[in-house]
Amino acid sequence: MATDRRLQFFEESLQLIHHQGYKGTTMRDIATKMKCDVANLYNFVKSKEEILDISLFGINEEFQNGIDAIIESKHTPIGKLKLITQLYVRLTHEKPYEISLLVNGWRHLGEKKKKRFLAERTSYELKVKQVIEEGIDAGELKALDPTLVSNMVLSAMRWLFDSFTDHKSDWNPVEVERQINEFVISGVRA
Amino acid sequence: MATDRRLQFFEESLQLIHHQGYKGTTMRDIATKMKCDVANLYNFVKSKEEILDISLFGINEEFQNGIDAIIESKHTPIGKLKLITQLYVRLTHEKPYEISLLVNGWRHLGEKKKKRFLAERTSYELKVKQVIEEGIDAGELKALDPTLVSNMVLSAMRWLFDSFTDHKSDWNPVEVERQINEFVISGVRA
DNA sequence: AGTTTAGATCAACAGTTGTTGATGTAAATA
DNA sequence: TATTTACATCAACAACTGTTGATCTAAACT
Repeated sequence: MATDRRLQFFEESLQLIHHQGYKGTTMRDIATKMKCDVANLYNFVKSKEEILDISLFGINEEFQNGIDAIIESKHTPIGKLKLITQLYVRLTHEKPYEISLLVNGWRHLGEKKKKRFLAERTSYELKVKQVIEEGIDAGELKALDPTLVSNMVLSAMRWLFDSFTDHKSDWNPVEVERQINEFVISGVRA
Repeated sequence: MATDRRLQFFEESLQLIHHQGYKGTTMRDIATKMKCDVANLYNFVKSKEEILDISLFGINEEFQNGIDAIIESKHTPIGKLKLITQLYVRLTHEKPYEISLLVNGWRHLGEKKKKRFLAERTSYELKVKQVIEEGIDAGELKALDPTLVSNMVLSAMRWLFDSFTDHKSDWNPVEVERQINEFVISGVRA
């Protein structure tokens, strides 16, 4: 199932979708990049929507699992926030085009799957929020609105995927992570 | 030129584009919301692309002018950063759908206008970066990578427009600005 | 040797897209 | 009163969209 050609199909698709948007990318665009006929693409996927579904829920699960492992660990709230940043930077560096879907592409899911995705996203935003509330209660963190802080922590990194696509930057992900953490942590620490 | 009906046309268009994307929004979708025929829309605008052009370069200029006024002012680097946050929060609160274009919609500009937009965007990212460099030289700010910091400062607010669309939140923009500044400033202060 | 599998091609479909031209109307303007 | 203005309708276009079914090939399994 995971043949070379099939992998290439997903790679090319995600790159095109990142640059032109989901609706702006046609099956014919993808076929051109693959140097084959349009009809051939339906050997890899049963519909265009499936490209989005598979890629989006794939990266989403990976992120969810990472977050869950961190939440259940025995670190301090600040330690957990650092690990969340680390997870995000790593995933963004490894799979920038998938992260692009997580940030923008989900809007083009079908109505039913969009609901499911948003429910899952809300659920891990809630988990991050709870880490922050713990931190505030313990006096480790500033007493700011937890929803607002969790949004800022997560979105302070949203620009990152745009730097890693098309090898636009040669930043070392470990160094990026260190600097982001220095910014975020002193932003939230009491 | 700026009649009631024309204003309504832009409002409905931008709301649809925010939710469905530019390519995902058809002239027929807009006509349905306006309760009129498709052809009628071409009384307000000479092509679909023009909806994007006018709205995007409009809000872009507004933002640019605000930034320029701040840069030329006589505040300290930290004072300037605070004003930039304030400007961003105010604009996002007043015109969330236009800001949505600034964050996502620009990708669907024609090739030529996209280049122009990106050039202008790079130019004010550079200005913010220079404020940060000043701050580092003066010992006011942490010695982090200025590009990285300017990205984080700007994108720590990018989630905001999604809270202000469709009256999804009833946050007081002044309070939001205060909290964001508290986060950002202690994140960058030396 | 026979059969499954991954990949490719061609022509064609039904629906949707942005856009146009010709035309109409009621109110504001001159 | 005459005319411009803002807004509206209808039918139709050419191009483009995702998707299908029938068919082929060469390599890999059993």
